[in-house]
Amino acid sequence: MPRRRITQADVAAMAGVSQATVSFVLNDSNPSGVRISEETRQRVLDAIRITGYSANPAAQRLAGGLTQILGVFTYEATFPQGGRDFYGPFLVGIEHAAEKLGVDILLFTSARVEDGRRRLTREGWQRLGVADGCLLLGQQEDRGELQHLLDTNYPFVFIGKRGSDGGRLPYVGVDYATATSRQVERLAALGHTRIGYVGPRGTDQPTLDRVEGYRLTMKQRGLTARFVELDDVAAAATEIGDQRFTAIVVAPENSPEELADALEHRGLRVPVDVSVLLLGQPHRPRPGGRRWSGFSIPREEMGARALYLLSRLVTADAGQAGSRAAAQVPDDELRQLLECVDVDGATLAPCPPEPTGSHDRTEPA
Amino acid sequence: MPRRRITQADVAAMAGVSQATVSFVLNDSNPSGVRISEETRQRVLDAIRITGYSANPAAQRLAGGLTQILGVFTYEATFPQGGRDFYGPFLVGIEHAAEKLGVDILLFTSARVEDGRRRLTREGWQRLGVADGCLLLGQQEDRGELQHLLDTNYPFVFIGKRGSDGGRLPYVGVDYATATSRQVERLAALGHTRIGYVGPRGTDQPTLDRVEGYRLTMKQRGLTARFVELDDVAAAATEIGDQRFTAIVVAPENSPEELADALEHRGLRVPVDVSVLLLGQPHRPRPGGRRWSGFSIPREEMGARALYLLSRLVTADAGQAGSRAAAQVPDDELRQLLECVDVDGATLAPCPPEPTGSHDRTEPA
DNA sequence: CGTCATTAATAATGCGCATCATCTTGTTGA
DNA sequence: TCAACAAGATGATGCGCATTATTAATGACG
Repeated sequence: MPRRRITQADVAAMAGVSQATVSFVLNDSNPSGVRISEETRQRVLDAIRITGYSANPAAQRLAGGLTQILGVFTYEATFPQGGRDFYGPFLVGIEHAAEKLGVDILLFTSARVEDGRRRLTREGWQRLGVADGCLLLGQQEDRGELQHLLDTNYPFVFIGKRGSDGGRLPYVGVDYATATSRQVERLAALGHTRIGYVGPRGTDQPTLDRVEGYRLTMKQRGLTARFVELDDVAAAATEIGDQRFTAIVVAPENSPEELADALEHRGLRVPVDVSVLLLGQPHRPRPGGRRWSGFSIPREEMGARALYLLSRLVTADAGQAGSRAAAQVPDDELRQLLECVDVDGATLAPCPPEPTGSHDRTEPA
Repeated sequence: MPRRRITQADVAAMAGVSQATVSFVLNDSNPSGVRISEETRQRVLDAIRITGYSANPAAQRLAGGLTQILGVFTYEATFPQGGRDFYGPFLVGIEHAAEKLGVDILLFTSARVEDGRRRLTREGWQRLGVADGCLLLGQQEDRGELQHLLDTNYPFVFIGKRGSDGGRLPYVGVDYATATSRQVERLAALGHTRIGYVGPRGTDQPTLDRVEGYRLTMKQRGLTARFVELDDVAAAATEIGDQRFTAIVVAPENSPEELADALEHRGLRVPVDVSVLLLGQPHRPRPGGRRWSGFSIPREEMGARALYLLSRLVTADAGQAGSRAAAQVPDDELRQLLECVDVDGATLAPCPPEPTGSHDRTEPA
């Protein structure tokens, strides 16, 4: 026989007070001038300790309280090919933070994937309600859904910089622009001048920032920015050869291993002939693959920071209900940009000496 | 202003019926002789479709219903060193299954880690309540907590075989014994006779099964089973050399890379001098490390199967409340043992010819 | 024509908690 | 002596839903 769980009423009975009193002690505050004497307060606390009482989250939530559950919603299918390479590190950080905060994590896996991305349907939206707030991962968020979140004043935090959307969304992102800029500097310091950018064109924030960082630094250095699309690896390798790049910076979305293979296949050794700096880690590292130079994204820290931020928003919201939670938190905390760290791998080498004619040098400043 | 969420009452109003009727239609059943005409049924369904109603999980749960949330509880700290290598694959499988089932996953990260393992304190236990059921990962489960789960008839499924605990616990595990046995056969087929077992002694199920598989097969082959403790890598390497093993089967808990390094350092080349078969994948693969031969554990499938099983238990439980859920599900489904798949890596080679004296051959049958 | 099943739906209740409106009991000031 | 007031605590209410008890309507049958 499943013995009934302990409720506030039980605690109240033991302490010789009313259920309401127990509730007040627990949320130790006086929402409307209610006060509890230190004596009864202790009595209640003792009763709680003895009975081992712990609140029922469902009931708490239903009554408008907080559940200490924070949600994680991922746009895009979380595991495209069964490799948890991309979202995994974020989750690691998230869970660490969750443990520190003493909250549980709710993964919204119930939302079916349509057209390769998850949707926040009305159905799904309602389910967010169990959680006090929600982390949003992925690029392909939907305007409508977003608006709904804002309208209902539901606490949320994006993982990944959000620039275009009015610039007022809470997020924890990384500074792709600066990091990319640094890679160009690293190459330039080793004598490279013909530095190409290889990667998919896109309007997502990471791509925009990487491109901007690349373009800007190349310009500052008086070098010509050149871009190579990265949909067909073989074609890209050919173009890299044709352009006589001695170095490339590569967006890690499409497997850089394949690109390197294609380059080697074409007679271009990495890094002897062509240095390759990765603008982030490979999404799906090949076992026994190369140790890439470039920079790495502090994904764990992003996850952790995002959760801390979300937690702050939730409590700020609860503290001063009615007004936007965001209003309670200072701007520099609401939108955080973390630094990437450079990685010394095995794919960076000094610029090779020019083969014959020197007319293929890049133009000077 | 946060517009109120749509409730059953709203739907009821639109359909011109009572809230109760809506509830009945949704749980389309008649718990106590209640019946709804097809006509009103349709009217309610239409209203639901129009309003986009979706149940509030918290309220559902409070009222004794199901939330479509399944929990995951991990004993042991989930991420000992920041590498999600061990639990990650399980979660991948779990999430895939969750997506298929249309349920959300609740990670119980709120339970603090004490003595290197998570505890299901009363506090934590109460929080399980939000989920309809729970997956349990890890070896170090606590008898008391387990008993509590059984007492309260809470649906749960272990990931990993459970033998000692009465043998009546629902689990999804892998057949370590058979898989280990196969590895010995592989080595024997290549002429190895001096085959050692290297790994920590322990009473956990995986170790027991591995040892049993090894011991049994060695005996069948007429070979002598020899065990090497694996706490100090250097010492283990020395002993492996002293014992003149030409092959070892190694439990993957402690980094096999270090062991291989120690062997090489001692002049024993892998696999030329010593073949190494891993009884599972390395928990923390070194980037650019070896491709280990041995077998691999279908962790994703384990996760997925476990969640499917849990889902079955939950629904079986709801269907016939009062009696144990387990009673509703046939035994072969309640306790599943999956097969490991052999891995062809680079650490398996034929038995090397004997150096000089032949008296170090293992004794025959 | 009245009684009793049968069907179809509703009212009422409680899950466990947070919160507001009230109530009781001292204490103070005039 | 009595109003005025504060401190300390309680009763009542509702969150949204599942479920039981109950009512209303309809037909069957003697």
